[in-house]
Amino acid sequence: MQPTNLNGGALTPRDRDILKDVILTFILTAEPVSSRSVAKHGQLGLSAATIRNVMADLEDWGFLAQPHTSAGRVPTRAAYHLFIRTMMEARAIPARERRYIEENLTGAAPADADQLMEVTSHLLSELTNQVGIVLTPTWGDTVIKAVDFVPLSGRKVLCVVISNTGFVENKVIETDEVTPREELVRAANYLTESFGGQTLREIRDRLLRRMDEERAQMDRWLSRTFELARRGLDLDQGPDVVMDGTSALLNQPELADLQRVRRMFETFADKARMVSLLNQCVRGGGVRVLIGDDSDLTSELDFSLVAAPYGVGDRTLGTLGIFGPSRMEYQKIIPLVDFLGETLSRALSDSFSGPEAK
Amino acid sequence: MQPTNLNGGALTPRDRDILKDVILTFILTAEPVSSRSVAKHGQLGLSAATIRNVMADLEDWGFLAQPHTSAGRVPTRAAYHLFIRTMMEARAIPARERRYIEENLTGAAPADADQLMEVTSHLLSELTNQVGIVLTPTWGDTVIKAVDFVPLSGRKVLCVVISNTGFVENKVIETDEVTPREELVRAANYLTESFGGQTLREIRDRLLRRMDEERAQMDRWLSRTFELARRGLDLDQGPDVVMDGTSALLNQPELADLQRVRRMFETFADKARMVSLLNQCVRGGGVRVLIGDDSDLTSELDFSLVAAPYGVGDRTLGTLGIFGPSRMEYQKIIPLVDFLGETLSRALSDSFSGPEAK
DNA sequence: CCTTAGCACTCTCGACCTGAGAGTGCTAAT
DNA sequence: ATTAGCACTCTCAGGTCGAGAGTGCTAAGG
Repeated sequence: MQPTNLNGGALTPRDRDILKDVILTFILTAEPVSSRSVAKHGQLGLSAATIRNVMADLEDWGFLAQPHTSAGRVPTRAAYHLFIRTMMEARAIPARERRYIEENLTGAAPADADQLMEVTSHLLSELTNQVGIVLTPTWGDTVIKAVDFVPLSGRKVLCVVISNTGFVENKVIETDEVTPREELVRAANYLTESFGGQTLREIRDRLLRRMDEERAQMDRWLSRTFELARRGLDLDQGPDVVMDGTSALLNQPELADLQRVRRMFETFADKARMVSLLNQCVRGGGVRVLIGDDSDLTSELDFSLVAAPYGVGDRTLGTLGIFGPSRMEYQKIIPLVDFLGETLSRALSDSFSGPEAK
Repeated sequence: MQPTNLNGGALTPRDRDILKDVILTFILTAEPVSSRSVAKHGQLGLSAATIRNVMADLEDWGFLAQPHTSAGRVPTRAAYHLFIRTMMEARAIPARERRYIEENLTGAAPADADQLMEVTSHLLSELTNQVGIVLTPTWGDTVIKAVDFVPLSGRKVLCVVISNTGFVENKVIETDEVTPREELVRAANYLTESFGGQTLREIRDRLLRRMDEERAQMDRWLSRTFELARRGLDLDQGPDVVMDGTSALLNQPELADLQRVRRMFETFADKARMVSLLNQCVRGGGVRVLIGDDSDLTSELDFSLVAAPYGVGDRTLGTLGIFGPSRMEYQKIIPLVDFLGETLSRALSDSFSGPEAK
């Protein structure tokens, strides 16, 4: 009667059938599942009483739980894990949705990379009815395509950095002395030509090394250029979090409680936490689903996270995923998040970087 | 007994004192105000019964309302209007808050204009406990500082536009033929030098006119440059809406009802509506407060909007404001929104555009 | 004529109770 | 091993009740 094997190895096929039925029903109805409903609805011709016995066992083993004595039963996190790992058949994405996604991501639509991020998070939330999240690429690992400097007032200079995937970041820096426009243009051209195609981190390292080694024999112009680069390319803020569909979640029955709504929004407001959560989720390549108390964050809300990486070639750039109550249609959502990760990767490769990149 | 004058002209000084006391108390406590509490708390030595009579009059005149027969009374929108227009003394902003705002906006902090918008909306929400909103400038009226073109893959070109206030917008366009980097750089330089300092709208008009007039004698290079400009400078999407503090509102007692929370978030999700609302609010220069059913949007929620324009010189660039339950500390919030509008304007003028702009 | 004390009236809110319904656990029979 | 039957438990919606708060009205007093 103890959980001999959390893999569910000790479960008989019948146990598994019943557990699966309970999970599927609960995902659909959001209400505790009774033995009677399993008996009626299920294919195996068993009576409610028998199923009751099995369900009591499943509860002992930690796969089911009762909200109170005389309610039906509800799947635990362990049950969801087991379900996803061994019982779920991924549901194919309908052709309509495939087309819809591709039209929106690789079609003519998005005017720039930031907009692409927004469209993606919107698609995620629209197609899953959960909160869609996209983390923009971290700048450290980004390959730079071009640099530009624009003089603002006084000694202020606007520094614009463009990645090979079409992302643009900008930053105002203050130089020691007023720099004429011509010199800024020249500096930008020089930097673009000598450092284009390298990672921001690489550039920074190389820059510092050269500034160290050649300090003596560098001419005034070059050292000023390098100084501009050192200051302007110092983009190490974390990735942006693009979210969509938070209000859609309010219709889920699990958020009928105001207390939880409040906690949820506090969670969403803490971007740093969301970032670390998403990253934790895709780290290791394999893990892609975070359920309930796998982490402090999701446990108090009883939320799950399904995430996938996206990138260009075999380089991971960022992460996307959805976030919502643990009771969700994993069969549909997991393939969908996967597909969106792939499609976004394709969109970034296809339409932004390309053959003529060095 | 009829509302002789909605200006409150028919109100005796005593009526006004009582109304003001009710409003102030209600703003503080969020609970219907009883005649007794006014009698106790107010300075005028009147009994509850007398005050009851006055309050009944005020109700007839449309300044107070009762949730139910035996509850205290609550100010109506008309009352708030009257209060703001004729009874409220604006509370000075504490020196601490002034300093805090200035440090955050004009200090070293914000690295670029977009970040400035975010910091501003955060300040708005933090200091008022309402939702802070900032509309970014519309591009049509924006003075352009520089243009840049960066080749992406194939025939795709990333077009970067920089305003004289430090805003950066970018857009991917597809050219008819592959354009070498050198030509793009030359085109960008030419455009920056001949059109810098002009409004995007002006540039577009002039461009079209010249393309029309001189089509014949333009050389191939110039016409290609103009075509790039025509396509790349076509930024007429509306302003962005930057919001902060939505979750803080959940602690307000008026949002104890889930139904309203849902409606509120639906409202927030509709950016177009927020834009038109904000703009409607500051249009005409004078009006800056929108209460309750002054508009369809605020009425169903019983929310108010306090907004102010910001800009450089005498040119209005955008709008900022706060949004929250009609019961809010107008005495504090109105000056604060005003001050933030001025400070943001100053920040934009000081640190971005400047003397050396043409 | 304005003000005020007094009182009956109304309405909300929380506590408590109750019965119906749903679901379980156990036992005994198949 | 399975199942029918039954007692038991728990929730939930509805109803009742009393306390409390606040009002409107009336009649007395300045």
